Amino acid sequence: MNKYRTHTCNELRKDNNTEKVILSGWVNKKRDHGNLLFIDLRDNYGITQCLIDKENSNFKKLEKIQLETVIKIKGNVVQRSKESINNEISTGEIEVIIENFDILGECRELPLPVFSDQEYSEEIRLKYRFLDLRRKKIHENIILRSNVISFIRNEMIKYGFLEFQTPILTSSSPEGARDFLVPSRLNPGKFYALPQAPQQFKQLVMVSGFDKYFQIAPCFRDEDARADRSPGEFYQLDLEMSFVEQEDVFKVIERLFVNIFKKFSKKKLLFSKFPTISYKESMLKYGNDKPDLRNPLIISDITEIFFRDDVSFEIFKKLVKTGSMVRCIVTKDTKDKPRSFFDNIDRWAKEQGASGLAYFTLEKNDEISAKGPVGKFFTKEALELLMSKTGAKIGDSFFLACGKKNDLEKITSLARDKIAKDLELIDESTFAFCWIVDYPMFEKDIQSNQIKFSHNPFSMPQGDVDKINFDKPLEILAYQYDLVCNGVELSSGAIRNHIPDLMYKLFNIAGYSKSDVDQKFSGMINALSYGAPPHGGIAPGIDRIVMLLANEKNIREVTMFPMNQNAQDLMMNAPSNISESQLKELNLSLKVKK
RNA sequence: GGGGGUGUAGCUCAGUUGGUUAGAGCGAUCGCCUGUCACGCGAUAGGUCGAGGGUUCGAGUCCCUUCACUCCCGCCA
Repeated sequence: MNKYRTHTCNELRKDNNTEKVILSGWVNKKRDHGNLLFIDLRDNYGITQCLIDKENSNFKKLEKIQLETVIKIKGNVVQRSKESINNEISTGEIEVIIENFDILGECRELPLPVFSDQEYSEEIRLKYRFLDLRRKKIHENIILRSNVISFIRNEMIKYGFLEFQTPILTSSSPEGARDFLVPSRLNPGKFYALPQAPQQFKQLVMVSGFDKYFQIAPCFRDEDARADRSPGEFYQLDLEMSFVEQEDVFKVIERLFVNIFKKFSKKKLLFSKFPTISYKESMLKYGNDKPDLRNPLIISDITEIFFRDDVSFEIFKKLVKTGSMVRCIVTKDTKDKPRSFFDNIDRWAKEQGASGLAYFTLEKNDEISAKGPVGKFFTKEALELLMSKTGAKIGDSFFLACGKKNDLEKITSLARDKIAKDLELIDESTFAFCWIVDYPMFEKDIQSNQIKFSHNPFSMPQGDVDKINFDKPLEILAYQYDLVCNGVELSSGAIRNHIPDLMYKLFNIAGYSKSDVDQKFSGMINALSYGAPPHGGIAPGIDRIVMLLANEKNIREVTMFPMNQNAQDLMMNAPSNISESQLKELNLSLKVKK
């Protein structure tokens, strides 16, 4: 026992009746009845109702105390009468009658109320983050985050992984996102980069013979923010294993994630063995590589229908002849939906920059026909073919989009979400995990028309290494995988390429010469030529895991001290100007654009 | 770099077609109230309507410029 408290604000029960206690905490709420004053005292653990009446000489002083002042009270625990028990709080069966009190920390007038369910502007919340963090919801989110991280750490150690730290000041690498740079005082004109991920280090750890590594690793990428992407820094569970195949990594992650999500969420897991979907299949059926499998809608390619003579939908037919494709989404049993339902979706698609979504509904009077603005363009035979291709039945509706592959994927992907939302098809009480596999090693940059790595340049290409056809680089698949949950990309990983010769060949395709590779990736390429084990790994994003568990849409709700969208810390005033002497020491001069 | 949204009291917001002195709830200050748990009641203070310019007899409201925050696109191996 110390001088501040005998109990926390969430400890006292009716068994403590008549005990003398000391409590310390924040004044959460006052209810002043003039001759009787209730004070809800709050700490990290909970709330205890304290009261004082005018007979006590401290009454006047306590009556005037500001909310959020930190006080210490000395008093007696009493059991509440039956009528005055508060079932909302776990100390609700008792209250503490205050004998005397001390102010431990004064509080000025608050810029934002702490005890309130109202929402506040991000600006004020971030500036006064220490007040914001006292509020129930976000306080619990941050505690959840802490619990999730220590659970992960324990699990990983249980699975035989070793935790290591890797450097924060490292070298800039040409691939990937923009780097955060740090000037070197001892090496004038040279810069460190903050790691975008400990990618090369973790591979070096494997080459060093440590077998299984993990780290809760900070990662730094100087890219623009999104709701689910902090500017600057985020955390990954970085892990790597030697002598493994893709399936071995999956096993570790599935075990870990099933355990995490069962422990920290009441929602059901749709799969405990996560389904694997190839990149190609995912792009067709879902229009993206992070499908929300809670959504039952599937996209089908029906381009070939538009080559038939008995289909007279001329706008689409003309586009198809010039290389466009047609894809559709079928909704089950929507024949009775009002016209406005369909028109809303069509209008919405136009707002997304598409040319709209054509639609019709299958019906059958004497024979099968299509009802809707474009229904008349399809004969009975064409409709029957569509039904067999898509599994559609009488009463179902078709939404059709036509366009070039990329645009088509984009709009059908968005439409799949939009239609499912409108029809309330998504079960919010489940988590649906899946693996996306078989990523292409390379892709063509649309603007420059050059071949570049589509994912991670250190990934191992699939197939027999001797038989890889380097003349058709776009056909090379990689042992590269993403973990996806409810449409959120949680993680990327790969079996790594540990063969230097193969590395040179692949980098050559992406436009890097041997000497480029030797220079830019010197540490790693060098290490790989001194006996490197086959290895692979993955790096799930901690922030996004906690977002899913806390049911939050914004990453700042699970981040203690986040920056705003312009990468500024409004509480600490970062970034800030530095002195002339600091610049001089670093051999830097500034040319700020006006 | 581009597009959308927002900006009115310390906080959350309302403010009609452009029309007299810009409102409410919470908070603050003062007063009343002994069983509340979002306690209740009464009063008072608090405003460069984000900033600048314009149209108009008259602008919180319309137009232009600009700033801040936010969401999205680009970007994120």
